[in-house]
Amino acid sequence: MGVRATIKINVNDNIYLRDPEQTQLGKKIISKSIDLIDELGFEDFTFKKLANQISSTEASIYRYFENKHNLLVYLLVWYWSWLEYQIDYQTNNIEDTEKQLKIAIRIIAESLSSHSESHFPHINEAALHRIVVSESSKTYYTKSVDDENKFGFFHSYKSLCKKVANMIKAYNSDYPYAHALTSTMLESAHQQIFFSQHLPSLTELKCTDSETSEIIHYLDQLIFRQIKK
Amino acid sequence: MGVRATIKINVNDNIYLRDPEQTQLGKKIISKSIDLIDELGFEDFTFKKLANQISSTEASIYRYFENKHNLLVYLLVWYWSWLEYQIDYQTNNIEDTEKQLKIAIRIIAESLSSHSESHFPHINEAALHRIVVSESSKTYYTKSVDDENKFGFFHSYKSLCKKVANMIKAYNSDYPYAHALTSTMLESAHQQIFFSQHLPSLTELKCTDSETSEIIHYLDQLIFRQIKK
DNA sequence: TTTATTTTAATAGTAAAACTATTATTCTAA
DNA sequence: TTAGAATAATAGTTTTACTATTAAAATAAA
Repeated sequence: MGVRATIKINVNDNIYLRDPEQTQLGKKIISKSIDLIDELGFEDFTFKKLANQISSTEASIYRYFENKHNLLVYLLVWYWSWLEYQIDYQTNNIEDTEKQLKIAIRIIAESLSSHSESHFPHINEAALHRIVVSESSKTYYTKSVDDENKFGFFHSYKSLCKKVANMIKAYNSDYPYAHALTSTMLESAHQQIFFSQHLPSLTELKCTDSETSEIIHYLDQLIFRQIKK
Repeated sequence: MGVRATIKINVNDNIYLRDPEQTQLGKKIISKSIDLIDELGFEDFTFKKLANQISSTEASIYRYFENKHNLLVYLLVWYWSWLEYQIDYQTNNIEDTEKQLKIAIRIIAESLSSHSESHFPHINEAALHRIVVSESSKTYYTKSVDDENKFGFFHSYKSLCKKVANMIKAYNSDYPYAHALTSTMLESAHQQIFFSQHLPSLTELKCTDSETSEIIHYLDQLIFRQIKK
């Protein structure tokens, strides 16, 4: 595969109290919180349980994150940034905006678990993708969303949305709802996976970690039938 | 306006321990919980605070609902049932499936607050609509979703989805994703309102309680461009 | 009308979760 | 080697979620 650069995803420092990437304990907090939120769900996940898992204490985790909500935001911000990086990387040097859009949709819909090699040793990408599917909307459906938005908690998600919306505008500058359609598609990508697995009468799609062609086809159609020239 | 029948929305009795419609205290629990969840958000809402508001006790509320999650489910089930009733009522005797679909979309997108008269004296329909926008997804993004699905917690939502999906199939029987498109549209209807008000860079739409024509137009286009014959 | 019986609600808790003030330890650099 | 800074652990408090038990009110039977 040749030379591989080290990728570092930078997360807005308003989200944490101490940068978890800078210490061993911090990395263990991130790594184990992904496993534990995936296992228990966000509601049953507590700093106490996480502390037990990493043989540390609640108070030590509180020195990194103000509360478990901000830890979840951290994980999501990291995920959206990583997604945007991949879209940048894989659409580089591709002129055709239709091809660009299809690449972006594939990256968004595909479970990271399907990748053969992990880019980050302490991140369980399959578990993180399941967290994105089941927990991501909890980051913004709160009473503090406006304050957190001011602190940049949603910058990476908005940036990702803007990138895809710009592809749509480049494809068809007459379509007036590029951002609305992108956010609809982004949310639908995860919702439909969840529905397929838990409330299957809400969707015809059959989504598994390995079988992603159907959801990709659905999202392709959702986008291109809207923006057809 | 002539004769008006009394409408009673029936909620699956697995969701509550005691039917709140049957007692004065029960009705106060429903009425005040809508106001309080709207005001505080679901995370900061507690049975203790609700008990204070209605001059009762936590333990008394626990005799009606096992926990606050089930109370939220109750409110949402009530809402989806009421929505489906309205769609039934307003599409009755209309043959044209395109017209039927447009009526359904309008009812789904429109804030109930825009109605001039309330059908249920103890239900603040404007507040309930805001709860639907901000809190509804929390009813199913849980680890217990499969168990709750077996108990029929999502029956009314699935039934609403099926009704609209059947309209889509009647309009164009060749479209293969009627349910997926309907659930995408249903979720988008509330998401886009939330984004418009809190994360406006994610959407071009401008949604307010009184101004609903733009979201209706967006959803109309989302559906009909997909299913065009 | 009085007394059982049942229904309904309040009292008074416990257990766990969320969070914090303070102390102890480890690391770094003079 | 030791002072100062950085980091983590101890030991709490407060709040939330939930429940066992008791009390009161309503209804029905005698």
